[in-house]
Amino acid sequence: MQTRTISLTVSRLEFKTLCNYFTNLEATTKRNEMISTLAELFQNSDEEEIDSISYFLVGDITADYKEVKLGMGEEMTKSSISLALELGEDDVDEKFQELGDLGDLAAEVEHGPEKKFAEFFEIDALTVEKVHEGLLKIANTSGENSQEIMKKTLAALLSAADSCSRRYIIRLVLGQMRLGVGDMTVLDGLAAAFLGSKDDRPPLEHAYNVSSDIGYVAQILAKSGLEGVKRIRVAINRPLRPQLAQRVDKITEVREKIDSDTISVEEKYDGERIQAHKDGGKVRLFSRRLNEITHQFPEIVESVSNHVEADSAILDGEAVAYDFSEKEYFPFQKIMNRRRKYDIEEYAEKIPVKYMVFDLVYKNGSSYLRKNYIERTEEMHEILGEHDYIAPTGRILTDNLDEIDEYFQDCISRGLEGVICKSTSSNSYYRAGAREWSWIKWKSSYASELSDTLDLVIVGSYAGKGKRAGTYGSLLCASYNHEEDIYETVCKLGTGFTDELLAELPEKLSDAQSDKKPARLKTTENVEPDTWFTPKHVIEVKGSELTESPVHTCNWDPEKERGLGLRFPRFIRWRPDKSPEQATTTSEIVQMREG
DNA sequence: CCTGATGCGTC
DNA sequence: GTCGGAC
DNA sequence: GTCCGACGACGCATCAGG
Repeated sequence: MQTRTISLTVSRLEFKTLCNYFTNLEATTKRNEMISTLAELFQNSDEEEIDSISYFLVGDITADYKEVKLGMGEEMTKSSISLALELGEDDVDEKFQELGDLGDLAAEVEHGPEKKFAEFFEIDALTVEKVHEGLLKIANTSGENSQEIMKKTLAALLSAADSCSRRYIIRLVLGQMRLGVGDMTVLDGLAAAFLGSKDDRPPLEHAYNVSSDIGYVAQILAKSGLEGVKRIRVAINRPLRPQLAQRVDKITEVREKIDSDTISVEEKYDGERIQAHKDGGKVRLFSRRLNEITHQFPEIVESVSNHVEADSAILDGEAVAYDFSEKEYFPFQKIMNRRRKYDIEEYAEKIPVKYMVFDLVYKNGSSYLRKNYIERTEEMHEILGEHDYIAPTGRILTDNLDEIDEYFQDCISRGLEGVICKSTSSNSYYRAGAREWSWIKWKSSYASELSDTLDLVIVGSYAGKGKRAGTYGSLLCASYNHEEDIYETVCKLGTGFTDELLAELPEKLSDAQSDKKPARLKTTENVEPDTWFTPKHVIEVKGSELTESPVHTCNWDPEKERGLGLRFPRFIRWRPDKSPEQATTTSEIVQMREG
């Protein structure tokens, strides 16, 4: 065994000091103000802890793609707070409903800690690094008794913290800082701190998009300056942030938004985004959020390995569950069965997957990011033929809007989700991490005539969190089963409301509020809103699709223990003209689903 | 050994 | 994933 | 137009506790 003296970098920024910056950031909605606060923070940060600080700002403790999971959510956190601050579980629940933020709750409680929980995590001074270490310890705890150890480790951190620090420790555990600061704002702040102005963000953004690690970019910038950052390049086995698509509500907008005459119209599959890295004979797969999912799709690994004619390559595409005997796509829920750790081979046979490739980002040592769409996809077609489990994404190239629509209709009739329209202009580069108008999605569910619009009865509500504190976060919605004269849940609904509507909701619904669950409402055990409402108020709700549900009771099948649920529900408008019996009926919903 | 609660990640 | 608000 | 943070359904893994 080798011992060596490590020169300990004494970077001992008090966590409390960092929390002052958090507080200032949270106090404003002006991005420019945030950026100057961030710039000041970064200028005062030691280069050894600027990475942790960057992660903290966006509510993480490491890069997204590193397999570090806290394993503590709301429930465990509540329990830890209760333990550390000696507050009854019921008090915590009640306060949480009121405040909508467990961090605020932990900050509010007055408590001089009796217990220190030092046997779980010893703290002499609560520095930034100490908090980081504690959070990593929680993430690394597993196995028997792990929940107790995690709770007590967090309790140790809380016991060593002042009120304000408790707020942000809790928010870090939950991964929600609610500062109004996201990754792009952090990059602006870094640019302002080290390069003079937020306008100098582009090279940082590029490094981030290619490395997917904001802490790394921050640290390289602090240590080696812009030169160091510019050396960060696309690399095999390091996932890059996938390019995303904008959406459009009318197909005619595609023509206005896309900057090239010729538009590539690609099939859009309802599957899972996968970035494949081929490194000689080795293949690794990464998900949309850059988690490694290589082991989940052996057939894709094999296909990329055998049918991609390149020594090294990075491909972008969508894995879609495919029924080879019927020659049709399986619904999205099927591919979710493939997100597993066990019985992989069995499920690979039951639910095979086709990897539909639409882009080539890297080949044989060269980045293709700065090649245009046509160049990239031509090469992609050259190295990739059509095989069982891998194929290039179907597409047409056209400058004609009618042809786009025709192709879209054709895709819908073949069971696809819609199309993605892409620019073919000379600067149609692969813009890692960007959601821009060079890629536009047009889904069937955006077209009103193809989407499911339901009039549903409000039967419950859930307390809002964060900026929804004090009002409702979501509403429990039900259909009317006219045969049995009962109401059956279809979805919770938490988006589509304006702030104004949201603010007046409690008042508007107060006349229907009830202490008990309505007698004629059927629910499963998993559905337990904070407030019940007697069926009275009707609202129009739009969704993209009706799916089989284990939690919603609409058209409940006792044998399968499944009902119907609405995917992507959003509020459209109030329907004061409708009585609850005039709401969409369960049988109408069944008909919608059948087609 | 099984089940429900909880967390996490896909869309 | 969808959506609305702030800039 | 961009960025951020509210919120949705659903499936698998893990752990606690019977």
